[in-house]
Amino acid sequence: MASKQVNKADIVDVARRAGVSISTVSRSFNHPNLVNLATRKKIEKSVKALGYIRNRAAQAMHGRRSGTIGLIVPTIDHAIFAEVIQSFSDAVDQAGFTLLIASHGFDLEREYAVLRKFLEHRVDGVALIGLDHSEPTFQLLAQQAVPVISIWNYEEDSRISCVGAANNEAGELAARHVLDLGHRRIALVFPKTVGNDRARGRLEGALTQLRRQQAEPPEAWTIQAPYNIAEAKEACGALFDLPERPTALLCGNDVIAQGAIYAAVQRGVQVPEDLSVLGIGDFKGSKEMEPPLTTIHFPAEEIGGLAGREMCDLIAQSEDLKSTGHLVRKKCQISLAERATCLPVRRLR
Amino acid sequence: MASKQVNKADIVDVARRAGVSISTVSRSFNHPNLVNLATRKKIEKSVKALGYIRNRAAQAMHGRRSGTIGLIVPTIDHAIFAEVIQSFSDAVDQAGFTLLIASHGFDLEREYAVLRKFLEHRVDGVALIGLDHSEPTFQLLAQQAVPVISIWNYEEDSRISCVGAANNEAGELAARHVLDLGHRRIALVFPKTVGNDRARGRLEGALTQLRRQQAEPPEAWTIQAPYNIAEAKEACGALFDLPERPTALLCGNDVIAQGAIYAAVQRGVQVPEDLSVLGIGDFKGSKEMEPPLTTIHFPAEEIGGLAGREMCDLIAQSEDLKSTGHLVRKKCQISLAERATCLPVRRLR
DNA sequence: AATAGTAATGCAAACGTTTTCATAAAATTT
DNA sequence: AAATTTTATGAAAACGTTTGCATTACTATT
Repeated sequence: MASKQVNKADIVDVARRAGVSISTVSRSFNHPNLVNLATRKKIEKSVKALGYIRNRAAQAMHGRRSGTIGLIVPTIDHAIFAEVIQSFSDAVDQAGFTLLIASHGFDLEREYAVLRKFLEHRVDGVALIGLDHSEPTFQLLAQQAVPVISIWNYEEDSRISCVGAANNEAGELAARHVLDLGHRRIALVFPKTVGNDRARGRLEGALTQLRRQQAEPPEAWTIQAPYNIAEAKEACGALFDLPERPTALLCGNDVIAQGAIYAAVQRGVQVPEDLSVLGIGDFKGSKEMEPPLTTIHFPAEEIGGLAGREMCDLIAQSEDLKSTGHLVRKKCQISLAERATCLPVRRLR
Repeated sequence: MASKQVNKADIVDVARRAGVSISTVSRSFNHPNLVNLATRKKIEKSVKALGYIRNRAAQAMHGRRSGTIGLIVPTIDHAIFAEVIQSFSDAVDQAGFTLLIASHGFDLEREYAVLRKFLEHRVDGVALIGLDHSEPTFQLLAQQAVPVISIWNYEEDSRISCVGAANNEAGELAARHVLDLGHRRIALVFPKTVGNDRARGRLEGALTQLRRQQAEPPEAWTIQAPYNIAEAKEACGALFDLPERPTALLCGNDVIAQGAIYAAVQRGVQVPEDLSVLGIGDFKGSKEMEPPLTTIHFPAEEIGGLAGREMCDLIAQSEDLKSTGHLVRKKCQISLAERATCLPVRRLR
């Protein structure tokens, strides 16, 4: 097979083959109504024959949009981000955008580097997770005046537009629930909070609520667990091996809760009879766990979708008028998903 | 704040401010050794002052690489793909590439559309999941002569380069294991196989092995479950409610296995005492389940990383010489991860 | 001191489009 | 039938880079 015919098809080639000028070809793509139907057909035929594929890079050079949106996440490989990425992706896809994705592994300097890289590619907009970012990141964003949106967190005084939920409310809601069930001996298992405003907000919300009702846990009952089942299981195991056991466990997210439950099962601690466990996040699968996990529901899909659409709007605006650049903020509602891992304290064995 | 100074910084601006020609500026980026250190410093200063960011779109127009790689997956939001995406992303990031991601929701026509879109963006390479693709997809790939790699599956006669494991071997291995344990009454729960060569390979492998040892399951024991815990749980529940129960359950992947176990727990069926359950995939968390899931380990991270590096190599090659376009195939080893959900049949209650 | 070589820089063409402006042809109005 | 408007097309400039070639200014060699 002498397929030495490299893919050279050019708008010029298309034009030549169709016997028209390149202007006409270009127009027939971008403003079809301005070109005669017959001509359009000829061009189309030529395109097909040559296997021509338009070059967005060349288009982008005309101040036209690149048609890309950059999404920067801490990591792709977590249930919760995966869900939000998926719905964000679907939303921007629908509007014809192509998604650039990169992860920074919870390292805000890498986040900055990725942002720069995206800017080199002239993304039309940038989406970030959370509201914790480095100062250079904020400055670069402002200086380049690129439409930007933060996903997942809501804060009324955020520096950039945001679509998400209020994590402190989630923490509060969680604490309130176990308190309402009569628990007083409550332990907290949360991820590291540095550079992670999601975790921080939740933890602060929970502590605030607990203090308010004089149920602040002792030092030994406030532990830190990484964001993966294995280590969470281990960390919680250590907690259970302490001489005194709490009656309720507030977990920073559902994977920690999952780990906690496994650790409990392993030690013959019955959930919820011996111990109430409450997660935050309502990850895919939490509902199907056995027993189904009581948790704070975060509408991940809704947030991702909303953010995606909002991102597209922002881009459209920024193009129309050099808009005043006001921020948009959307708060998504969280809610308690009562399932089977929490019990009122008086019904404990 | 009269920040009306839009980001206009251009290579021309940089050059002017540094008092050199644009050629020199360009060279100082691309071939630093060709320009005087002092000049380079001046340029650097000018770049900083102006907040200049290079325009890859313009670069890409010179036949230079766009610096992007397109990854097309069925869905982002699945444990297994998320893991492979993450490691692939890390690998290509490291080589300086930017990743374009899109999902097609298991629809091969959308896959084709996404591929076209990526090609418009002049990606330097394309990665796909699996080896099942539409004919137009294969043709477009060939015609455009774009470096391409398939992730996840290995087949010795694949049409395109591939890095992955042999799914039929996984199915065989799984079947062999339960047979070795003495089981004969074996049920199969697999995802739909159309357009999903992963599932198909596994199922075929398992069936082949079962037939070989005269243990082919009856019709009623070969059921189909979607790729999510909730529905898998339901599907397996139905299976357990049949008058006769198998002694072992071969699941097409770990989430189905998870669902199966939940369904069992729900019905008081003990795993592994009453029923052995075997997964395929070894997803994150499978090891930490309670009881830990016996499964066939797929080295997702290794596959993703290897594929990423291979993709970069392929791109480098395609640039050097108009290489003969021979395919590369890498087979990653799968293995049995014996944990706690399978028991020899004679030790059943 | 003349020559050859090397290092540093600039000029201008090229990359593949879009778009403004100009023009020709056709359709409509008078 | 002339004047006007509309429709369809093309020529050429522009977008922001890279790079081959040409030029100049040094440095080393004879």
